[in-house]
Amino acid sequence: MLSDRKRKILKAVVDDYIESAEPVSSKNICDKYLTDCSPATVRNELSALESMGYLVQPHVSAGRIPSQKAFRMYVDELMTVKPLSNEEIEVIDKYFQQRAGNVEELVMNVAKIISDITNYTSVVVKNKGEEEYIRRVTVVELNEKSALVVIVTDNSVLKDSIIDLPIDLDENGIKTANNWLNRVFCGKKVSEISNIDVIMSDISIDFALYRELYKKIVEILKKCNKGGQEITTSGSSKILDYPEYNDIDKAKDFLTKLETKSDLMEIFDTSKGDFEMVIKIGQEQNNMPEGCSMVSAKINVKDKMVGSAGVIGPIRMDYKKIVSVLEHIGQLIDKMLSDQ
Amino acid sequence: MLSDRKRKILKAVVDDYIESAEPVSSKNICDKYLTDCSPATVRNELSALESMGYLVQPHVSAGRIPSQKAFRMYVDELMTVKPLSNEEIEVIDKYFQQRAGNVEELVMNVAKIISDITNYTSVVVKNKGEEEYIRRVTVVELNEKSALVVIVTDNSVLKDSIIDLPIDLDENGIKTANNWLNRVFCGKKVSEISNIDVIMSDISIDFALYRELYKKIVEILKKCNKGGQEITTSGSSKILDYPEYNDIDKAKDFLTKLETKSDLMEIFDTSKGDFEMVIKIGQEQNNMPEGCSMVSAKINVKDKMVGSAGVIGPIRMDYKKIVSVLEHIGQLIDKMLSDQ
DNA sequence: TTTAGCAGTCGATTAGTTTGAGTGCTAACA
DNA sequence: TGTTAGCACTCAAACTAATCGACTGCTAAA
Repeated sequence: MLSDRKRKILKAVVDDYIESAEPVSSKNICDKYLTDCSPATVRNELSALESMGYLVQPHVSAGRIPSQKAFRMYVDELMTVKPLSNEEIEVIDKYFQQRAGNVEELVMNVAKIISDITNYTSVVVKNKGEEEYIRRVTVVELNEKSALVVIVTDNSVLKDSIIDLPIDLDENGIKTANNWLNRVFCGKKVSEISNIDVIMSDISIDFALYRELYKKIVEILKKCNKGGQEITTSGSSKILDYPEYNDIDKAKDFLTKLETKSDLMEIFDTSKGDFEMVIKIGQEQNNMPEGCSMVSAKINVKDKMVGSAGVIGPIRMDYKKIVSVLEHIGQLIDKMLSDQ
Repeated sequence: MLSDRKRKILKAVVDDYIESAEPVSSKNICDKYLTDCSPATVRNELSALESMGYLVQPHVSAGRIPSQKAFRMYVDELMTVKPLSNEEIEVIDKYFQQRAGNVEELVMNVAKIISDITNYTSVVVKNKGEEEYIRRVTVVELNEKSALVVIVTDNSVLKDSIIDLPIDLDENGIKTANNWLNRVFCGKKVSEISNIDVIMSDISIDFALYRELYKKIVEILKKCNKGGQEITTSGSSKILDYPEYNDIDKAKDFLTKLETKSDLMEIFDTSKGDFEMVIKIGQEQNNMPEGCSMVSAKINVKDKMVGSAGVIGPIRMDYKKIVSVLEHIGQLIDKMLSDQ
């Protein structure tokens, strides 16, 4: 357990480093954070903190920078969450007042506002909700050969799954098929439709015609079951505002990972554990871009998780601000969508 | 009019500069491109080309780099399009064989493959097609208060327009409304539905109930008429592979413009003029990121333009390769979607 | 336990030097 | 008249040396 003064000093180092991106010196700490003791004293403490693994020194005549372990300690125990300014709250609220009619736009707006307010790259994940109930299945004929399947669930709409039509279905056939499909699918959970055969046995001989159609819809639902998330980023160029990413190779690494959906999904997969706020620091997370951390908050609507929203940026990012931004936005979304 | 030799030399300078990103020297040209005359001769020609505004010299003891004017001349008259290698064709074809079921995925795939093959940032624009015929209008109830409108046209599907339902419509009402809406809208062009009153007068008193619904659908169609394009990018970090963008400020400028939909739309607006391939070089285009050019090809399906696909990158990009990549991909898309 | 004082380290900055790639010009040559 | 060899000149880039100063660790006294 760290002494009280060590904790104060460690917090000072992290706070200062987050702000300045420069190694923090003993004098600096005395001037700005601990005016009641001398630099020499602080140096002794710093030296101790270093040997405990909380600090590192780039070279002997430089100040200290916090290690990954220090940031972990900082977010877990030391930092004091910074409430949003009235101005910031106003800006955010304004964004949400121009309520967007469709979900995609809402997701984009949320991503944009988070990135604008925090000045980090934001990442919003929208669950496709395998735990949702199917409300309606509609097959819309596009031409003789193909059709569009629209599946409506409680919270979302899956469209744009184009399927080939069995040849022997004319317009009337589709109408009947639609009726039948709705009887079969409606009220079931998306996740329930995992095994074709279970329900397949329910199908009476009369409807053998639709067997083909049925199979295809199940496939779509399965697909949605697997890759059940959509991921959106905003403000990816924000990373270049931070001096540690003025190195082209690091910037490239960051941007490339951001574009690789699979990497990004892995980083923002917060399914393990059920915390409202997840913070992953540096190499704690596999495939994290070099020198980065992420913060992600669950988005709940009526107590059901519909996705998550967060940011990714340099390890020394402003956690205390980000946390309150994400909390506030989470609440707003819940309020907004619960009302509907 | 430039002499034959001047044209050869200018082409050599541009080709070499595209490859090396370095100022091109007289000796270099003689060695690699014009073995039948001496550096001194080439120097005289270079000097002439410089005073004609085709070349610039960063400083007196450096070689020449092509001006914007030179690149314009190059793409218009000098370059020889480079056919794709068998290998490249194979890679592209493979991508297209795993035919994606839905349009969004197709667009993403096209963007990805263009970026991968050319190694520049790709931009794909998908028209929302106001000249398309409406095939079907379906209102799908989401809950008591709101509904989803799905409008199917020849080439695309507009979904995710969520509207508030007039309170007095129950499930049966929606069924009837759907029938009626289809009678009213089907077969009409999207662009036709610009003036509510025109068709409004057709509505018999009996259907006054649907007036509200009708208005909302017209609004959606109008909205689609205006902001009638969707834009997707891929490989935005590719720009960092080019030495001229190792400068953080230039990289930031590029990435920021790429994220600003309005800027990007302006750059990739190829509606003026009806060329199959549009090339905009540097400051020819307002709001172009510093030192950039774009190449964009129309995407036609059954002789109808459905969008465009292109790249944006450094002025010295490999136009001769890009042109053939885009042509090939355009043909593939046409073939693929025409078959359906 | 704290602190003043001091020697020592090492990155960053600046100034000065060298190198060499490339030009323009001139004069001779085809 | 067009081409070319030769030479003087320029200037960015690369390298070197010297200086500066922000820190620290250590020691010894308070």
